[in-house]
Amino acid sequence: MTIDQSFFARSALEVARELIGVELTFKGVGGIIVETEAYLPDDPASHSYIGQRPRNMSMWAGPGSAYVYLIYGVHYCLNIACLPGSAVLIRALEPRSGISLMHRRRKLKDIKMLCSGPGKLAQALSINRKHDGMTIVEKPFSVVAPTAPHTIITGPRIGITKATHQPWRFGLQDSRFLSQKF
DNA sequence: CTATCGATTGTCT
DNA sequence: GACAATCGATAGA
Repeated sequence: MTIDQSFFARSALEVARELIGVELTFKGVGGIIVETEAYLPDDPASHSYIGQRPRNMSMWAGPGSAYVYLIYGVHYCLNIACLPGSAVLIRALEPRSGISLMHRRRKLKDIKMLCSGPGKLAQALSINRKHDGMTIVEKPFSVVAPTAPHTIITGPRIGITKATHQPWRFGLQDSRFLSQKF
């Protein structure tokens, strides 16, 4: 069923694990979350580590708030805020809804290339800085809990230079839509 | 399959 | 002026 705000009022570590298998859509376009990463308070790799700034204030904006930022001047990444100063980075989706629209936005044929990375899925769902601060638990977003059981795998986070040993990346076992192998 | 590299801009030193 | 929670193209094994 539909997930509510209280789901996100917990440690990002717990939320990141439980978001695997959840269906996320934006304006009817999206799919099943197959990869996440947790970023905690007092975590040197987290954008919250330096304290509140205009860019990262959504990490303190309340459970379920979207934190969207621009990376490498090129791509947007979507996070969901949990307890203050923490968030879960949505790293990959298995496309389910609005697939033809995603193909048009991504300009790629291969369905595996649509949402298999944080920058890719932001482009496929057309998410950018305008959506920073919006709550994920209301329209035009929707978040729906899994129905079938699944197995979750963990590993070190990707693309960071600090706290790289922490196993705070989560994935759906055997998914074809991960951004990289675990 | 892995390795390397350029793109492009907001934010911080 | 440096650098970043990335991607896609390309070269080589």
